[in-house]
Amino acid sequence: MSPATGRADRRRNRERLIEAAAEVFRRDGPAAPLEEIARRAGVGSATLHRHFGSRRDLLEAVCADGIDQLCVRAGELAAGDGDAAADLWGWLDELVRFASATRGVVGVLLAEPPGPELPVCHSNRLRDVLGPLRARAAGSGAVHPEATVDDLLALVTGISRVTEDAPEAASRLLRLARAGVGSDRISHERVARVGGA
Amino acid sequence: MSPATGRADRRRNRERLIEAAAEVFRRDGPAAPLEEIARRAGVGSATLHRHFGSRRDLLEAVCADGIDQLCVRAGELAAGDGDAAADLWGWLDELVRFASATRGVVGVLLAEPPGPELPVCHSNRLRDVLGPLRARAAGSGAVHPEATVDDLLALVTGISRVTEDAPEAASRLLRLARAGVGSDRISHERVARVGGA
DNA sequence: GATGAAACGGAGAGAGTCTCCGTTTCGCGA
DNA sequence: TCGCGAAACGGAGACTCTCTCCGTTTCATC
Repeated sequence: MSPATGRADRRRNRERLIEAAAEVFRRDGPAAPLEEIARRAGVGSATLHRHFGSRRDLLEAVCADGIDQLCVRAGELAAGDGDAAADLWGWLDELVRFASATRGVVGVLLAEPPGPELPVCHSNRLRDVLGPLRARAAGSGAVHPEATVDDLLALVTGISRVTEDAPEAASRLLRLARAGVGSDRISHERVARVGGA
Repeated sequence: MSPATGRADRRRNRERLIEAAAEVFRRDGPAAPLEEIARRAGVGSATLHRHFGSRRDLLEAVCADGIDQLCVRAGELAAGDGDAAADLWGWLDELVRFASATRGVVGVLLAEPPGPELPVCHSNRLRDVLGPLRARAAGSGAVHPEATVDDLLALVTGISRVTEDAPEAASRLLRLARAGVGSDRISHERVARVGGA
């Protein structure tokens, strides 16, 4: 990451690339050709590769703002004194909707192994802010005792990946998983049927 | 699909290609180069493409045996008079373990949209055999009333995709989703911690 | 405005997918 | 067994996409 440092043309091109990438990924998904992004940004392909060493780097940059907001929100919730269960599940719902709404872009980031060479990647940041939220909710019995932070992230990741472009469906699956797919308890306030498939 | 028809050399090459593909996909994952598969099968790349029009076709062929067995098994369970809940969840566990054990090969098949041009693809076959299993289990309250067949398949697909090569972890996530990640009921017989991460 | 460093961009190498078309192999009937 | 037409094959190459090299341009500073 090199947000606001270096020469003016470098900063400008970086912004243009991220903007173009957001549009193209939104239209064609996370596997869209990088050349197309460079063209739309009005720069050469070498410049794109100089700024973003891999497709993943570019995907992370495109998602950065959304992830930042989610992390800030998690921090606020964890520091507040609201309903711990509502805080946790509300935040997970925001996360799963965000991930689903980006045509799989966030799903790619969450699903691909971060690897030791990416110490500050988004997966790890989300993992860090989710910890306190889960811990608070666990105290009030709103989380299965066996469900770790990694379990929660894995479920959210899986749900995001099968509901690309359908945030309502993602939200619904999350509520089902929360209530228990094998449960016979009808809890309509938790799992109301929604529009998406 | 063209299983046992046509000329002898065609059948032989088809078998060799599926065998080679199984090895290569297992070693390098579902994105492995197709040329490598053709080389290992001892045929030209044109022959590979003549037999399998797309990567997906080849993936489906590689998985066909496993899926066949799962479908047969589902049919037996649905026709039997065993414990409906155990039948459903045991079968889903088999499915999720199978999908996870194939280095994401089955996950790709399940996750990519089948599309109307693939009427008899594996996703649809699994969907068909899962229906009766779910219906039977629903009668005994072993399925959340709001959880449709598509919900179950979506969860299984998502779980498979985030646990490639880790069947134990996949199995564990399925049990968590079954019991309810947001549940505070400790049900160790359902969700026992297992080795995989 | 001169200068050195930083950044740029086009051309092309490399990898992979898929197709064209001349050649080989198969199966069948004589 | 042989001959023949259809079916299948395989290598060469076109096409696409990623990524790098290196000569050129732009920026910031003096």
